Amino acid sequence: MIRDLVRELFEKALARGAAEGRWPAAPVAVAVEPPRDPRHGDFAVNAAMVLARAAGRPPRELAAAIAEAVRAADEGGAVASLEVAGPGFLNVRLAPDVWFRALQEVERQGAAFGRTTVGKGKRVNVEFVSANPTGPMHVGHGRNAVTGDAVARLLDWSGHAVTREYYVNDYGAQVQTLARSVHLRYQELAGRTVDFPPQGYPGAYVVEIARALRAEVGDRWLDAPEAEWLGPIRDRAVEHVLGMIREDLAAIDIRFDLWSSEKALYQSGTVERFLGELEAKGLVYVGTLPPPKSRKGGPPAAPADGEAHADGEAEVASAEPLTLFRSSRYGDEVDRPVKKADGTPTYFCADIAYHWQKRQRADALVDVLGADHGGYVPRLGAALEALGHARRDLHVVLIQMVNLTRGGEALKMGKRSGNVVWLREVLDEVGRDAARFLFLTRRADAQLDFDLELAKKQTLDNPVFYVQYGHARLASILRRAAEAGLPEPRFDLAAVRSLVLPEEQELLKRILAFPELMAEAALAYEPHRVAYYLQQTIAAFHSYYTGGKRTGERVIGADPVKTAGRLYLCLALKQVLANGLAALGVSAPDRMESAAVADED
RNA sequence: GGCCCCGUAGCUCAGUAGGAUAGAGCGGCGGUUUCCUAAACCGCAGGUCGCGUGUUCGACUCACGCCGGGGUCACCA
Repeated sequence: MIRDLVRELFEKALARGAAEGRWPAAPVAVAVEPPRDPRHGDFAVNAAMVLARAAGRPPRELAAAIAEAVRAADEGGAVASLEVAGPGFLNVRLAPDVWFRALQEVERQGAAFGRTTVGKGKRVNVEFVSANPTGPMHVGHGRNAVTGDAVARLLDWSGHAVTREYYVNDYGAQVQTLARSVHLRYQELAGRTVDFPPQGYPGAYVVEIARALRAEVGDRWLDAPEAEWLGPIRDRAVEHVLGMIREDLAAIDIRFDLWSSEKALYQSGTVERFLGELEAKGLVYVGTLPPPKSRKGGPPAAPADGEAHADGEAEVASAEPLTLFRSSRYGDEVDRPVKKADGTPTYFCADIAYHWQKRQRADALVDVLGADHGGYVPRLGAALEALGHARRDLHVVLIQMVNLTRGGEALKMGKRSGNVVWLREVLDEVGRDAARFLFLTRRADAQLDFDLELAKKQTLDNPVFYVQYGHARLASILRRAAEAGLPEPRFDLAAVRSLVLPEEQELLKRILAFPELMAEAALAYEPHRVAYYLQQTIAAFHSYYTGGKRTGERVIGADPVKTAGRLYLCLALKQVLANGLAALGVSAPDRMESAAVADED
């Protein structure tokens, strides 16, 4: 990376000066950044401003001294100019050939251009989706899935060893509710009239499962006691729903390396062993929870909602003693129960056992969670810390809500009510590429407005088409050149030296900044940066291209050297777009055909 | 009420480990096509970066306090 070259040069000069006592050692890493204003050079370095205080010298004076040291350290002659500017910036301009030569990397690395080793082979586990197996994926799961997948891809690009994991909550109350829902539909299929409770799962897929069940076991479980059928029906239902979820994931092109089962954690005795571990470490005790805090707000109970709890127990604070985990010692508000009053482990208990176990398999953990789980994060961190790990070994990406709209009109979608919008419906309507890209056009922790009409549009207001069109246009230019019998573009120093127009300079610097961008996006777990980069980069090309029509500076022109240089620029740019899109899981078409929406799978 | 996220142009949002004169898209207005994809581009208009203190060479960025929007405060997962 070119920026590293500058950074290393400064570090060398600063260290040398510090050793000679000319200034103190840098307290923090100096920033090497491309300035907003290109007139300020290729990079701006804030070394003098950072050091001024400790050195007890005015920044500009110190900057001049540092500049001298940098010039002395620059044996290769990479720096063309170095000047003190503004409050004490050192503006660096590199020799043109440094940039031109670097362009060869794109050809050399091809589809790997943009990969870095900043991850140093660190094993990272990315857990995402982990939707309860009680129904197909809805739109919110879709955003989670796409974000998690993109984060995993970026971590891979930056040299991490990535595992993608789905934690299946196939144990506990919710899947039992699913099983009961199936049983009710099963009774209906036998011609009985049942009273379907509001907390049951109303989806049509539940009837499907019931139908399959009836075909398999006939009337055998119609009047059997619940204890007999609950487990088996639950297992069948979960398996069926997981099948649907896998199909949803396949439709958006996401695969997991590992599916972990909550039930298996119990069956293998991991949860029990883990509880023993907690006891041995003195991290649990038997006590009572403080009574629930009064929640202020408008009118408290919404009667229309019916019972919020599956079992409809009263809210009276039971003073029954529970087994509690000392999470408050590690920054959580209160201690959290790991065993219910009936002695069985809580979800939280199994979940920290799961994270504990995951941490054995990876150096760092990433959880992609819905924003409604934000309150859950401190206790997870507390658990990891209590178990002897660093809190920052777990990074949580919180995914905010998706507001679906159609032509600006909000689509009503309730959580548990009937009018859920399934991910599959959206994919069928707008296609995989549009869904993926649009889910990634915002920071994860900001709410996202997703407009179905916009996503379908094949016009420039649709960012995914804008970027894909740019890639197709580049492909088209290269095709045109091949048809004209021009030699296949290859790196040639003499040719790329002709890329001297300001627009060309901007483009080649953007291309060469791509690896840095990818590394930074990965380390920040922020794939939206890549989406922005792609839009801005292709906009710069469109501008160059269209401007060329006016000025006559075309890619394919009379001058063979210029033409060769520009074709190589197009090739490199096309590679960068393709690689960036690949990191987001979006296709990079060579042509934009009329019906670009993905049809079938 | 406690905690978390958000508050930047009319709208939707970027702003890269605090950096020089705050950006993009859409929408509005006005232009560009002897065409390598006009599915594109150019220009104009539009801002007390929610408000206030503080930290320092320097704050949209960090700290604290307000205001506004959302989320969350289970022996449910």
